[in-house]
Amino acid sequence: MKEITSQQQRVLDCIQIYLNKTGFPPTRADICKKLGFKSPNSAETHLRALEKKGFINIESGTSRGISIVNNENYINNENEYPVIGLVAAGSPTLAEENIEKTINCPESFFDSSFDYFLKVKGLSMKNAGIMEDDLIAVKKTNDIKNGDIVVARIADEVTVKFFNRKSPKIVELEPANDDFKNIVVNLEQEELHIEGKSVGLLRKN
Amino acid sequence: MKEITSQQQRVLDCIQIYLNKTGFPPTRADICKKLGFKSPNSAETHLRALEKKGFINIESGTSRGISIVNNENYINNENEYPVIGLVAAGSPTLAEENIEKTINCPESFFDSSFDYFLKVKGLSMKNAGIMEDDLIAVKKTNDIKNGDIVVARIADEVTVKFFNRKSPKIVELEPANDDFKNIVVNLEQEELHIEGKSVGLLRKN
DNA sequence: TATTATACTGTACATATATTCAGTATTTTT
DNA sequence: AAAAATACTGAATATATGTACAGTATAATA
Repeated sequence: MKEITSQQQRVLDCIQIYLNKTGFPPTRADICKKLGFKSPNSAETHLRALEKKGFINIESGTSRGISIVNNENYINNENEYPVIGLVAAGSPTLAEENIEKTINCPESFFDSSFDYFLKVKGLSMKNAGIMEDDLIAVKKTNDIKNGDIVVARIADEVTVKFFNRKSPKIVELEPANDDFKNIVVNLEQEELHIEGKSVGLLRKN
Repeated sequence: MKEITSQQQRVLDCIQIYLNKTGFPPTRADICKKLGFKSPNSAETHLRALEKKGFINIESGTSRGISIVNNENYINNENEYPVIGLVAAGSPTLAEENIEKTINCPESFFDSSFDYFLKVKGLSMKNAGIMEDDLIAVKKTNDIKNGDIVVARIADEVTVKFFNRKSPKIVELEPANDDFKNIVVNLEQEELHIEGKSVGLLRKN
């Protein structure tokens, strides 16, 4: 697989978007219209280049005979959710270096949409049925209620705990394990970042 | 959504199969070739009927402008797994009356293939992180090792427990909760049915 | 320096394709 | 009993579409 140029990537994206929207591939003219080309041959040459590099297949003589080749370099499946390892320090960002792998999963898999899987370290939520290496489906949101299981960050420390607002200024992060103590956060003294809340759990064993 | 006729179903299937194979929808002529029609109008009229009944969309004047409408009556996704409620009595059969609903899930979702989801009742496996209403992915198999979490049945009673073979004749089914006692099964006196083993867990919250 | 790849415009044309019209026949619905 | 839906064949046609050819220009490669 050779390298793709930026224009070729635009064409490839255009095909994927067209497919998602209509259910069938675009014609040369459709691509030109979307990308502003004035000659169908512009699309044609890009398609030839993409085929040569292995990104697409073209069925000769066939209208709309374009199919995107499945490969890791170009994920055309929208339902790949990243698995982020809960590193002791730092925010669980979706930066590439934090993504252990991705998991294919239907959008509506849990009752709510979610953004990523977080791999749990430690047993602080044991009594809530959350074990080491479990994958928590995390939804990025600030819509948190008392009793929700949240992914919270204080400074560089990320933890999974029950959320409990005691007063406008005091939040308690409660573990589900007698061996751990509540984390009392005074919002006037410390910054509490809610990275999201758990909407589901996945375990492989 | 009106009822589909058998011929219309054949045409609909043909479109889906063509899509899976090529990545783009068939022409009228393609459908005729696959289904043995001699006139493109045969395909055309079926397509019109399918559109009228809401099974497909046709983009007028557009080559291969057919898209299959997503609906419950025609599930074109093969990866629907049944969710079986753990009824106190009886084997967790895949009979329709036991299926609460189905969950769409990639085949290779867990490390091993599986056959159905079992909805857990009770807290006997609490310390193993299995809570009430959790869904256990169950693989039907007799390949059980000590320590595996199994779906076991004694007479009409179905439980989820750790499997532990003490001797050729004695099997212990061990809960993960101090409030419950081990179930000791003497295979000479009682029949133990292993319905399958857990290969994963799914929780929605 | 010559060659190849990239990135276009513009024209032209054979053919791939949707779609209509004219029939025939059977079954289902009103 | 009439009307509508189903299920086709067969022919005709306008147009949608792939694709080749002729250019121009710039950047990358050998």
